[in-house]
Amino acid sequence: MSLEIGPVNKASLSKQVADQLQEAILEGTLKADDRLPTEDDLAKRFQVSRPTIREALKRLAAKNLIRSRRGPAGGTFVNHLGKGELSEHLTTASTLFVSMNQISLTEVSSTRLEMESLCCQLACQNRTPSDLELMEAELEQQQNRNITSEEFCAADVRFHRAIADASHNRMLSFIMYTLIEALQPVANMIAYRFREREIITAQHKRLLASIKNQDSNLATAILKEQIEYLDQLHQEAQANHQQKESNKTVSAPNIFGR
Amino acid sequence: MSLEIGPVNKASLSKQVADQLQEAILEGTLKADDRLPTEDDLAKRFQVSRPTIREALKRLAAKNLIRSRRGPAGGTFVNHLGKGELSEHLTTASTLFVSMNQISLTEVSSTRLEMESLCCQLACQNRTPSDLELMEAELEQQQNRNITSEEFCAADVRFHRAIADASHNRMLSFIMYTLIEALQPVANMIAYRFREREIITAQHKRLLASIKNQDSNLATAILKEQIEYLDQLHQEAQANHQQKESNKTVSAPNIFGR
DNA sequence: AATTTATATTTGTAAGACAAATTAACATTT
DNA sequence: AAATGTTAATTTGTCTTACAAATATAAATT
Repeated sequence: MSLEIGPVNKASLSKQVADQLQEAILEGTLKADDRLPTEDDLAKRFQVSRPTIREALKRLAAKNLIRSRRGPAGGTFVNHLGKGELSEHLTTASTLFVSMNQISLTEVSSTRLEMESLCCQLACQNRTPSDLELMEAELEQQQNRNITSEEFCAADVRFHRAIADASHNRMLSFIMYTLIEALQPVANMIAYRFREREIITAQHKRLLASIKNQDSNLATAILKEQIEYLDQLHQEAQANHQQKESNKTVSAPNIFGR
Repeated sequence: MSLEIGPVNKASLSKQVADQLQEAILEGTLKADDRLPTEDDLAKRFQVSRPTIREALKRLAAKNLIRSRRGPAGGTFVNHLGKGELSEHLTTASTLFVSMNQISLTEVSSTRLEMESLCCQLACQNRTPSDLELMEAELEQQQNRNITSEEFCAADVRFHRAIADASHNRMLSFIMYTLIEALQPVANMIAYRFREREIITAQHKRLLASIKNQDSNLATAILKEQIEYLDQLHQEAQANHQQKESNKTVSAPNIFGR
């Protein structure tokens, strides 16, 4: 006669389904590039309706855990999550954190300085020839005066990522990917003039040399120089931007206006 | 005669809606605890069906950006995202990263050591009296022999979070929250014996004193001692666990079996 | 043989209905 | 009059059914 109802499953069905699927992915039952059953199939297996399954899948899609394609050979597949994809995901979270807690980019920048210094020290110890080659390649890209500023910024990101990777501490470089990405808006704002590009490229050149020579003190000093330089440019740019902001008009129609 | 269709919006409707809503939250149009329009209302405003709106909302719910309640005073509300909620979100991502890239917890642990050392240095410089009080309070909790091991672990987490916060670099402490959380499984595994608890508590006591005295060299040394001690315990525990693992049976029915 | 055309499969979107939860107002009883 | 129970309204949660759009495979046609 004991009912054994216990604590009722309060979570919504779609959440329960999403959690089970995520668990399966995390645990390795579903590996990268595996194809999930079709939505109809999942609905039958979980004994819920297809919209419920879809809501669950959207939850996972928001986390970049799965991708979907239509058609006969389509379906839903498990994503292979490398540092890139996951840190992209992390970046949106830290962007949120920055915007909602009103942390200045300067504060983020100081964190980056500390952590990237750490990377540099480790990189000086652990860098391999192939690490150095990668950094050389990006450096050459940056020396080309014909690339757009977007391309320059992308090469800049890859250069700093290469430093992080050269630390050969995967967790650390994972976190660094996020910080580098989080500060891209700053880099985009300021890397449009040739003179600044040249300064940055020259710094990279010296930085690479010092890592090559395993001179970690010099490396961290150059890094500090660069980040402080960027901060300074950023503050100037922000001052200009403030003025433009004052007489700007609303561009997109507001969905939530009355 | 120019059609101007341009690149067709290839993203699904639910994704577009989700992106617009997220943008509104990020930008500040929708503030914390604001209530969104009802789903029917949103469907009308965005000119899509309610299931589409719901899929969009689930995407945001997966990111912990919103919460929903049923009923007349219910609806969908914007979450206030503090360090806690966001780092919880980050933790699942880094857990994924750890599990999918086969990074050993030892490697994560070494990253934590480096970063927490940095926190300690900054904490020695910047700690305020209220920071120290917080750490004292957690330390007293840990000295109580009557608490469960879960409570002990929780107090341990709060102690280390307090160190991170004492650095007064919010971005750094944000990242540290994630790392501390990511290593909780290890802590849970080993903090069940009184003897180990006492050793850890004693280390915390010395750590707190050195931060109080602003002796950053001593602080980082003690921290290193603790983390290496934990690593050692973890390796022993893992060796034991390997044996148990071999004769374990599948607990949950596999949804994806044939 | 190459190209085009059907066709089947699968996700994406829509509409309508009902269930469940929860609040607010109202009625009832003490 | 106050406490309590009841009802009604509102909102999210879920289900059902249907159709649209994309796309790979197989068939048909040139």
